[in-house]
Amino acid sequence: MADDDRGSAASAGEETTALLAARRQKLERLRSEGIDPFPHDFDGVTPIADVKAGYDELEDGGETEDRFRVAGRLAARRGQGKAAFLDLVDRSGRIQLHARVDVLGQESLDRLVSLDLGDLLGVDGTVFRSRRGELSLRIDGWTLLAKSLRPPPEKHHGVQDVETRYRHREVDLLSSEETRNLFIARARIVSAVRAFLDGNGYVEVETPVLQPLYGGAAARPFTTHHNALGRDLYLRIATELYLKRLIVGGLERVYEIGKDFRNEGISHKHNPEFTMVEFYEAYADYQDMAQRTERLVAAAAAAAGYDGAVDLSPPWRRETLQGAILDRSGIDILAHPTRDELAAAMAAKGMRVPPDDTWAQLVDELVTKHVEPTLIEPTFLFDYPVELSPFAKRHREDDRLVERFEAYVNGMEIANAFTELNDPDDQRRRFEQQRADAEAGDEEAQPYDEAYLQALEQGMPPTGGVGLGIDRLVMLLTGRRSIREIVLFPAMRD
RNA sequence: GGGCCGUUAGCUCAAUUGGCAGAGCAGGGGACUCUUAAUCCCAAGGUUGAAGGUUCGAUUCCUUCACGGCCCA
Repeated sequence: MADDDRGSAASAGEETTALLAARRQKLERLRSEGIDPFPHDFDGVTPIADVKAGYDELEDGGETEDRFRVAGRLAARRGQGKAAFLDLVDRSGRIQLHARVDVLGQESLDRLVSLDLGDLLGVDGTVFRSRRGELSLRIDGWTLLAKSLRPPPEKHHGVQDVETRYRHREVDLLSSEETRNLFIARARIVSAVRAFLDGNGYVEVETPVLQPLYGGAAARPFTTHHNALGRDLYLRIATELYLKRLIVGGLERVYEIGKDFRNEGISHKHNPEFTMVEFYEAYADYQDMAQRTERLVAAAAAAAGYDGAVDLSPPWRRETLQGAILDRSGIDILAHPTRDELAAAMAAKGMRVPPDDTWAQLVDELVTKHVEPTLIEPTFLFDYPVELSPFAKRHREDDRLVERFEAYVNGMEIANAFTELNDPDDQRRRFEQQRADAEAGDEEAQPYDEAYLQALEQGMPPTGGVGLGIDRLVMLLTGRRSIREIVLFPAMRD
């Protein structure tokens, strides 16, 4: 918190509207009357939902002597002269307050009614049900807990401006129960993922975000600088290589939930920082991990109260990548194993062929354009070309392929998994190929990671691993079409 | 990167063919002891995203820019 813009006026450069000035005036009036507009605490608060839970039997107009203390934000006010109704909102719900002059006295009622919408308020009172049937609190005491110096959004419509909702998420949250519930659902999904993995004997770990070498995904990194070490470091693009070093170390089942950072475009499904869970399991292969994945997603769906149109319950559909492309586009990628052959096959089908794309990029283009949009029901695509997958183990039956799957739902990739490559010599050859790709101009090629190779030389058991995008999972389970809706503070331009 | 759309009072939205920029909510003053999108009366609130241009006159038409949304690459 900056110390230098304190004071009674709005910060320098800020427009001063009559609305802001009126709130500041009230603040000063409270202070001059000896009332602390920002007290330190308010003990003994009951969540509003808990207060309301116990009174289903209370008849309309019924009174009780049950006292509660609640606290929250003043959301609405309906004055009546010698009485007033106010609505108070906390994280659990909303409750109506009834303030009467014969209970509070004139001065206390006047002060209460002159509070601003958005002020934070603590009250004590007794439960009753209004004649119209709303469970309410008749208040006999109240305390201002924090003065709000900015007006809240329109009380019926909330914040509609998308940009404001993203840039000032706190305003979105305080005015929208739907937004609050959305991010609570997100938290429950993350908890469910964690509980699922913990329940299957996994150990949660934390590996470096700042890495001397990045790896584990085809992406460009953010670069930063460590002053004391005098060297550049990268923000991780994946947790993969460190997690597999922990498998070498004998932890056998590990996972990490955390942010990855990829220095690429922003879209409705890409934020430059995003949350990923990666989990690795010794003595498992990619088929085992496919089962883990579909069960994990089903557990998360249950935790989020998912009720979308797409059925997520296991088992999911299973196809091969080659078959899926052949089926949708009529092109057999394995029958056209060079760049020029595949480009010719695509051109023969009337497809536009980007002239600089490699064979692997053309395959990716076929998947993205022709296959991905058709994968609405949850589907695993198995068995990828080795060129696309530098960390996946070669297929046990076809050495042009690796044992890899990607999981798709709603036309969107949500997970990527391998039987992990644990042959250090094969891994070294893959790094050499990546180095050649980088020299040929591939900006997403993997840097040569000698420390990782040494770990593999130590001996890594057969292992299956999965990376699953938490943001995309949340989008799926909450029915949102944009990652910006389900990230609290999405990346925005200045 | 390209196309389309949007940006008006604190918030949610109007504004006819280019002709005085209006409502609701919130805020201010007043009335009201069961209201709940409370109601009623009064007054106030604007550099129409920014900069240029056309015009007697621009929220409106044109150009550029900024930010956002949707679609495409």
